[in-house]
Amino acid sequence: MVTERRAPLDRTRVADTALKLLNEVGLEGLTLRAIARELDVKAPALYWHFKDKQALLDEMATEMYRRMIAGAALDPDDSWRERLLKANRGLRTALLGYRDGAKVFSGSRFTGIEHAGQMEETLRIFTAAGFTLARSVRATTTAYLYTLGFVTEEQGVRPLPDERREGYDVEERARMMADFPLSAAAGAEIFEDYDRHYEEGLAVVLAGIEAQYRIS
Amino acid sequence: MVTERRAPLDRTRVADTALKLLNEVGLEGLTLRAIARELDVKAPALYWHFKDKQALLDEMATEMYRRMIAGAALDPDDSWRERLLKANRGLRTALLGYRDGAKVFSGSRFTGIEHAGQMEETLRIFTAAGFTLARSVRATTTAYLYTLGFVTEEQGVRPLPDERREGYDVEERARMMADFPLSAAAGAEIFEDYDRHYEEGLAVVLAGIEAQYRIS
DNA sequence: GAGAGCACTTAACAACGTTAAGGAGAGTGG
DNA sequence: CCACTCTCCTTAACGTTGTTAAGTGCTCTC
Repeated sequence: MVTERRAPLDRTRVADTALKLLNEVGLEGLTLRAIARELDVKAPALYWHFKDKQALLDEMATEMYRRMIAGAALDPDDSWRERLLKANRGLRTALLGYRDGAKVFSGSRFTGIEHAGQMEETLRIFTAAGFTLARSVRATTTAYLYTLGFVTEEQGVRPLPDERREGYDVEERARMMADFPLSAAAGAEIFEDYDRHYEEGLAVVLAGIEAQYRIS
Repeated sequence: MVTERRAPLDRTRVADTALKLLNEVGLEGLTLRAIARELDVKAPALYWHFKDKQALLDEMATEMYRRMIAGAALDPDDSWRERLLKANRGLRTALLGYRDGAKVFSGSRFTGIEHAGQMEETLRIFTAAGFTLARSVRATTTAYLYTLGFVTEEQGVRPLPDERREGYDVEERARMMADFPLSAAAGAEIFEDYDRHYEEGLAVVLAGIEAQYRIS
């Protein structure tokens, strides 16, 4: 008799399943027991593949990054502008693809050095365009940190693109802030139309790089 | 006989103590039992003042903001430039004053509308300088999100200004990335001298606002 | 002096991350 | 063919966490 045996797990299979589960239950519901159940395994089995939960989160962040790069297909002939826009839009889209994506991502560190390839390419484009290395790093990092900050706040209000967390009624906010007319009116500008607002902020950063470093 | 009775707690006293404890044990060590012990009280007593732990974290974030404003003394005659610089530098300094400050701050929401006063003032300055309200919000928000993103990453590496988390050896990183010379060299630019790098990024954002919205 | 309400305690719960110990199955060496 | 080892997992348990339920004493009011 041939007994059906589940193929052994590996880090990638665990991370994949955890990422799928993340979208259903969010970061706070992402327990080791729940992940293990999804894999038809008991929780301590995960410790064979990861030294602790943080190591699994690190692998998840790395996998998020891998998928982002795979879905990007960046052109080596990009101008620094195109590259900056593509890379940051791509990052935001990738993070928005997971509930609490920005939190998971920014709370973790990559497990390998796979990410260095993309980084190297981008720095090459920037330095070839005339930026010093230091300014290339400043420029890309500033945009990166803006994107990370933006999506973190965005997902605080909108866990997934088609959901909205409670307690963020723009009208009620405006009523409470009746004594502060500008702030009250600003509500719409803050809590609606994230796509457009992200683009505007990114354009500001890009314009700032251009103006500050005088590169066209 | 006069029995010495501890004065009853209130939300502010609890939040103050929790903020002090935060710097000693960090966010992950900030348990309700530890906070209660510090207040000479049992953990469930905190539920009389806060509906749950998140409500306490919200109060902590609000208190952080209160102290930031108290320590700022902003000039109503500031130019929009001065205001943007002061407000964001002040925010960064405030967040750096607490271990995991940025995480606590960005994971919480203010409990009242006290913050609207400062917001209103800043929006007044911007609109008076010729920005539309929408652009005022975009400009201040972009800078705000950059600052939040920056400090979040900064505190991931440097929990408190005079400490450094392990696993961030710049030289070892450079060795691992020997095949990626630009990325390897970028390490110093990323993980050292946060003050200067923050200022450079902030200057880029400011230059971007100026260039994009053509206001001098 | 009874009653109400405030501010807390004691006790307990389910759930969490994590560790220790052991066991089934495959592969290897004699 | 048997013993040994290594891999990958299970069962059981530990201490800790946020949180709830129930009760207790103090103070103020009628």
